[in-house]
Amino acid sequence: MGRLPSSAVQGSGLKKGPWTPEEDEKLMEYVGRHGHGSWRKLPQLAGLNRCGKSCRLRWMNYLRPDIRRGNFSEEEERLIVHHHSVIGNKWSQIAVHLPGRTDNEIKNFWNTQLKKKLLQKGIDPKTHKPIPTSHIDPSNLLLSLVAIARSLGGPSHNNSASSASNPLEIITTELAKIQMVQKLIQLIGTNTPVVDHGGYDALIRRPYSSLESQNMITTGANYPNMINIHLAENSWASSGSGTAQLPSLWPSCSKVSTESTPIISRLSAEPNASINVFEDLEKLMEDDTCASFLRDLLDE
DNA sequence: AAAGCTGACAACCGCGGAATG
DNA sequence: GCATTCCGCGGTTGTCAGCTT
Repeated sequence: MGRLPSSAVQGSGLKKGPWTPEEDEKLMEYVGRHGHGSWRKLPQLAGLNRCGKSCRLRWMNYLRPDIRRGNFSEEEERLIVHHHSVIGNKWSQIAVHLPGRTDNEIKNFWNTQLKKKLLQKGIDPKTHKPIPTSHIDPSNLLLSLVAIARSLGGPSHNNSASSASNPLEIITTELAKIQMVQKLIQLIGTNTPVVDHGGYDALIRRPYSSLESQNMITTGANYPNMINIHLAENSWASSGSGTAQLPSLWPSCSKVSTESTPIISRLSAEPNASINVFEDLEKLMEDDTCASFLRDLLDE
């Protein structure tokens, strides 16, 4: 791991690149005895041929005794997403809320995993809101669709939703999948059919209220990221008029729309329709206009 | 078995702000 | 009030390990 393979010595004569066990030992012993004091003076005092900055980084991110290593728990994930939704990329501030985790570790975890998870759920990791259809990035969409296709694979349908432990997460994931498929359809299409959005509102509200009635959630604070994202922050999910102002996610391809109308009808009528929406996707595959494109994507 | 690809993460870099003279 | 030094932060990069082809 790490950077330059070398014992790379540049103009300053200071060593760069990965730390050796011997260097770690020197640093740990010095800080253990004297504390770090001035980082700038530390390397000389500790007998290290490194810059103070490098020593500080090594200590803070790796050698500190209170560092907690290993995978992030679901609770930690939730905390990160929540705090990120509030304060953005302030990793050091987020790290304050996760004892034993470093800002660098959280940042890496965010960049390599959490961002992707949110994107797969159709949530913009920057704004923590559903990605507006008008801002669809085709490359992200393709990635998401590939992920969805993979999640559908296998005889047991062992997808991310069914493996989630949090019922709210299952719902959110399923809804996001629906959104993604709809976005795809929109990308393909050219016309805009008239569609009733009320059913989507019902769909998105019903699971939460049923969860609330089961005392699985009592306030948004228990699941701040999910609740805030889907109920509090979004006008389309909590429209004052009673009809959700859903972004234009519904099919716009005229050929497809005739095929996909049943999906919409079912979403409106059946609270559990989201679970079966991919059966309808299969029907879409029968449509000549879209089939080849969809197949290309899903066969990826 | 080898080559290529991807994900994870340690470490570096540059900048901004606080502290100090 | 200004200049300099130092620290801490966030963004980015390079390398390795594991996976896929």
